[in-house]
Amino acid sequence: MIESTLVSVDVLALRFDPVARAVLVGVAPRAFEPFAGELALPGVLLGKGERLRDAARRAVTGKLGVPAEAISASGQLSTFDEPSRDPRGPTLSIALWATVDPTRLAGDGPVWAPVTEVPPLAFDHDRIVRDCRPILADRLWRDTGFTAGLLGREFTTAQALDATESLTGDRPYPANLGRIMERVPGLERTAQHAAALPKGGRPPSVWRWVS
Amino acid sequence: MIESTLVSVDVLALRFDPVARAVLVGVAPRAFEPFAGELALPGVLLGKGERLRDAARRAVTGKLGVPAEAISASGQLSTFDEPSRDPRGPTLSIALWATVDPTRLAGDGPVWAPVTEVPPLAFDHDRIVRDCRPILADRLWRDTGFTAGLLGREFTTAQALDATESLTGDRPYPANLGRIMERVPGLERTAQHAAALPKGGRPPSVWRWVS
DNA sequence: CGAATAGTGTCTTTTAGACAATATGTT
DNA sequence: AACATATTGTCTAAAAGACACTATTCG
Repeated sequence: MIESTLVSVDVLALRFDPVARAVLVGVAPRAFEPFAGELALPGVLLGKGERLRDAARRAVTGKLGVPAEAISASGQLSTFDEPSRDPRGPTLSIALWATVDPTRLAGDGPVWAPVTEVPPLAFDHDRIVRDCRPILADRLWRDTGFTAGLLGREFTTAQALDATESLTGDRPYPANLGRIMERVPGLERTAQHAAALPKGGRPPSVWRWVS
Repeated sequence: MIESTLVSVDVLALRFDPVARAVLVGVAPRAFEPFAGELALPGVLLGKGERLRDAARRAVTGKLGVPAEAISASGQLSTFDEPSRDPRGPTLSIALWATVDPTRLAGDGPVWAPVTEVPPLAFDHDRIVRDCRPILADRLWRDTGFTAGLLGREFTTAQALDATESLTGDRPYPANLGRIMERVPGLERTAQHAAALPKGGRPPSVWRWVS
């Protein structure tokens, strides 16, 4: 009988912050060795018979202190199988994304770092973030579950531009992103406008998910 | 301490057959319970510290009887985590693709079924094939490792058309596929022509990977 | 008004899609 | 010649990319 590999589920908990105008990823200092005190993605060992999304939820609530109701969606990314990625021994890491609704966050939360400038992390988590960002960029505007989870039920054109820039690395032209959004099923441009920024400027229009 | 889930690696071993003019997937009858005698994708339990590609190779050589030298490339597809997918208990299945070079096959091989009409398989393997086909279709002409592995060092326009039709479900116009292939890095159209079919017709031109 | 931000109209380029017409083999 | 297959040229439509110009709000 072959001895089985341990499986951990590591999560990119993502949240769009309208103030920072960026997509943030939740990280937390590790409580135990190895890498105690160092920042890491939230991760748990997959329990026997546990679904990946349930493990992801457990990681986000347990390791980041994010309430379960704040998790709006989740999905698979990729699997990392380098045998030396964990000094305790070979462990498979299945990476998932989870989107977090910032309006439902509790008091003391995790560290939220812009996905573009994540601090050095424990294990191979830097590599996981680096490898997964293009996958996330590809999902935006094409996977409605992910997009709606990240941006919420209502958002402005300006926020859409910021989120896209965070994930893809460059800022689309507003007219072009508008055309892309018009084609997203279930998304529609409303007649409303959001409040203008304190510095002034034309107030952005609001998009909303229907159904 | 949490009891860990077992991890199996199940492989879509793919091969392009110029005679059948289709992409074939290798399946073999199971030797043991459960589902003894029924056809299934080749799969093995992932050993501790084993890399996914190594497990995939082990599955293809061990379960399909394909020699290791015949495996030209491999890669990840997706993970299936339904707890009831294996009657023996919860098992995670990580699906990988592997391409097989038909010129290096040994004598008694597995059952090769067109990917478009796979017979009923054991476990949730029907679902794995069904869910992974669009992922494979998306990789063709965009992942050169996969494409070159599937079609070999040299192939004709007609074969390219057939392989694309097998994976995507509809046949591209030759002129349009030609333009796509012109843009694939490392692929170039040669001045050569293959032999014509017994039934006649203009002989197709040959494409080759450079470098 | 001027600075700051958002939105619109339009032009260009690229890519995808569709066919008709032509070329080159076998029987 | 009749048939079968492959290739090319070209036309159209859709998508992506890039800007200049206009609109709205705050100080």
